[in-house]
Amino acid sequence: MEISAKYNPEGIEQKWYDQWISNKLFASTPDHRPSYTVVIPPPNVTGILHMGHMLNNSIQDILVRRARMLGYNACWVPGTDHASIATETKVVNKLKEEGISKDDITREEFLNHAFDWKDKFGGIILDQLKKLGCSCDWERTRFTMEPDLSEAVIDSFIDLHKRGYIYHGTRMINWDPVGKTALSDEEVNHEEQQAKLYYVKYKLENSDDFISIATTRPETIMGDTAVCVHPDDERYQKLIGTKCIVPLVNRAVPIIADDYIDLEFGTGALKVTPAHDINDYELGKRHNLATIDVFNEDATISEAAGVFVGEDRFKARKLAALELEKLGVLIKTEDITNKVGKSERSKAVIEPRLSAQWFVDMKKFMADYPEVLSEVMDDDIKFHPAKFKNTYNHWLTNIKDWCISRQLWWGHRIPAWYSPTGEIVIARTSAEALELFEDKSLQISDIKQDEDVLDTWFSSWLWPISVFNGFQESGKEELDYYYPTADLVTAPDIIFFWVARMIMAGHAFKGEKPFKNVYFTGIVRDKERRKMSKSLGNSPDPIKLMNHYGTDGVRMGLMLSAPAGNDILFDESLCEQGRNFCNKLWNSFRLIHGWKTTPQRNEYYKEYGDKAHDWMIAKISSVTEVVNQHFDNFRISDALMELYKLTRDEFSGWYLEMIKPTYGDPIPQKDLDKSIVMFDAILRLLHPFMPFITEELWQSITERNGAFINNQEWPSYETSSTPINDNVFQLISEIRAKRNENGISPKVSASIAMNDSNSAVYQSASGIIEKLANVESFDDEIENGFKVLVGTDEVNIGFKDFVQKIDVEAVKAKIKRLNSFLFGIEKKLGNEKFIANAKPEVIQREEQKKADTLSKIASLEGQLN
RNA sequence: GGGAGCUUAGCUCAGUUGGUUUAGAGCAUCUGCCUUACAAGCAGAGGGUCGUUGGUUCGAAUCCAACAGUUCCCA
Repeated sequence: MEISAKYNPEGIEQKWYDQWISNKLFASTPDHRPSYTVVIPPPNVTGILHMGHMLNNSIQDILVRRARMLGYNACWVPGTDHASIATETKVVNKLKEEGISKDDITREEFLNHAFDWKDKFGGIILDQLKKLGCSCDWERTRFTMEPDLSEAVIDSFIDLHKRGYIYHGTRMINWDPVGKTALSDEEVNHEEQQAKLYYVKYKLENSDDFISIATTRPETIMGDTAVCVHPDDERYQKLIGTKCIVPLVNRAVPIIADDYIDLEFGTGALKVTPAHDINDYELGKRHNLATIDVFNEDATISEAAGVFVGEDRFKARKLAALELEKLGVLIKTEDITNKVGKSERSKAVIEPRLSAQWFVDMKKFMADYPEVLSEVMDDDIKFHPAKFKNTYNHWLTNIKDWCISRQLWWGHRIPAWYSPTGEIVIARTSAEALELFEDKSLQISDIKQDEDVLDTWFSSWLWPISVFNGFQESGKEELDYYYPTADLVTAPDIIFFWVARMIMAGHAFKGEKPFKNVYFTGIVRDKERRKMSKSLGNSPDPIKLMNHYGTDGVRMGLMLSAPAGNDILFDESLCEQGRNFCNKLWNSFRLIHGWKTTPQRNEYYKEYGDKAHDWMIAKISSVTEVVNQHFDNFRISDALMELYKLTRDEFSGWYLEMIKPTYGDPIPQKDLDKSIVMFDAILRLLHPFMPFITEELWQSITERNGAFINNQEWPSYETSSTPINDNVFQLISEIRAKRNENGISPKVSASIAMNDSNSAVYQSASGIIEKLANVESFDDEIENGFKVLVGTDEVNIGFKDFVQKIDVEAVKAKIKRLNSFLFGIEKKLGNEKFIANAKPEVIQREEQKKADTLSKIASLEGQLN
């Protein structure tokens, strides 16, 4: 059958994926083999595939497929995350479009809508991962809100509470006034913005004098309960202990002193609003100040403020400034840049807010589980690249308590129950709760469950355990086999959200680390280093890319540009390079496949066939070794580049040319068989990177009877010397170069001559040189030939009717350069301290360099005479 | 404001303990080829005083210091 000259992935990808699945190639159950486990970073259940997922999951697939070939029982567990706040936001917006407000429906109604949404969009991303070729064990697909995993979340909450790590308390938290929920510190991003600094006069009590303060937030003036200065500030010494009048509300507040104050900023006097700033809150606690909350939960001005009630906070800021000006107490405004915290999800400006929430006591936790830090610092869990150890260390040593309650409905509802008197108990069910209350007269109808749900990450931190049902008795056996997992592949922006917390959960619930390696991928940007975003329109649609370039081409394009930890600058031309490479591979098969065979080996194959095969084996061997090392260091793009060069340059460029029969002639069966062995090894090495084309070609070589390439062995390597000297290839290149430089057609055959002393190396491969460089004879002497240096060997190349015109100036320039190089070596060798201090092999190397240089110079000088 | 990292060819990056590197790769560029597997290809070529300055050393892209530029994290 005729094979197309171009690789056409259409049809091929789906065909093999279906077969892999129907043959349960990716299914794993515990057995005698060592396990190799990867848990997928669960994408948002309603998310769709973007370039970050493409990168991340391609890497995981490469690792998993290779592990399978290395003989591990590879298990890649897929699944999705309910993504509490992200999904709830989407559902709220969708309902809004339908004219339904979340405030008007019940929790149950809302959850029905949310589950409808999840059923409609949930799992799209998993199908997209199949298109990418991901070799997940799909029968193990989990979802963080399914019953078993929910039970694990609730149990772990109860457990941690029992052990004193979870507490309920009123603290200053990050409040998202749009999502109307608390957020953890990690969900807040600080962004620089232009702002105004307002200088405002506060009248002193019983005096006509003023004290001036500077603030960026005049709308919170109504909540001021003090003015604070530095105790050493000479300007304000006399005022400490007196009172001043807060404008707009005319409240007398004390002037206090605290060395928290920055003498340089503004006027050196600070208005203190304990309800609306974390530092002011701390000041308030130290100085026993009142707390006046002037905001509602949507950050409109509250009744407590007394003025501007009901106005939005940003409008209130303008109104307050106007009013202050009208009162004549606004001295001036100044443009400054400051940083404001914004919600990662809703982008709303965060308000610090005093509120009752659930927290994990991280200080206590870290005191009890110091290995969470030390294990990473000691490389028990290895971070790739290692620079993230610093980030990790810094975060953990300054860790704050983790606010885990969210004022949302989509998520795991907190198992806390309240009695009418405010007693709180923690229990799975209302019935269990009832037994725990001290007041035994309470009825089920008297108690109420906490309305809030848990932070999404409070479920995903259990992922490496919970996907195996590790919290249930039924999962113990699997957990023992698959846990700890091998490698985690994830983006660096969730190092705190997820990576650190999985390590915590691993220790808290399993007493062991969750994984051995963490590979942090880069962030995918466009070629101008801009982040990919919807609004910029610079994010390609992965599905379209795969359709256009073939999945293997896209995977390869991504991997060629993805060194660990560096951002990857994605450019579609990389996919083109990937596609072209697929084509190269395709055509090398086409070549081999097209050969007719003969049982007889002619003179050429007798003499050179085995040399070529052994040379190729040695190349594959040494590249395999290097590739393995790259994998050990998670240098996946380097591994791919090695294989790219092996395939294109060594295999296609040199080896196939060496063993290719003359046009129309058959190839000896033995040599064809050998070439297929080589091709097979290359396909296996490439398979993790480009699963589809390698399967297609591997299956095309011969009938496989239901076997698949991913179940074949990863090539092993042995060090062997190559039977063909590198100088042979260099000589061939020199002959081609001379043709190129002088416009001599490849069809004009050449003859070569060289010194007897070095000719053996070339003589032993003379047939190969003749074949690849169109050389017709090895002569003793050639007149008017082109003299070239191969290493230090002088070779004379002759082409019929072509005479080398020696470029005297160029040769002289070369000699000059070599002489100055020689001068440097001689200087070094003449230096007594160098001879005394350098290692003998270093000195020997210099001696060798000197000898080589001298012989090169002699040869060039010979050309001038 | 605190911390970490980075700076090597036009671009993206390698360069492990200082000496086989008179600095490498891929892409891009240039030249010549539709040669019989592949023009989605082949054969060649050019291109960097390793951010700057100073120091340590027989020897520095590599170690140290300062400076400049840049990125990220935290507050």
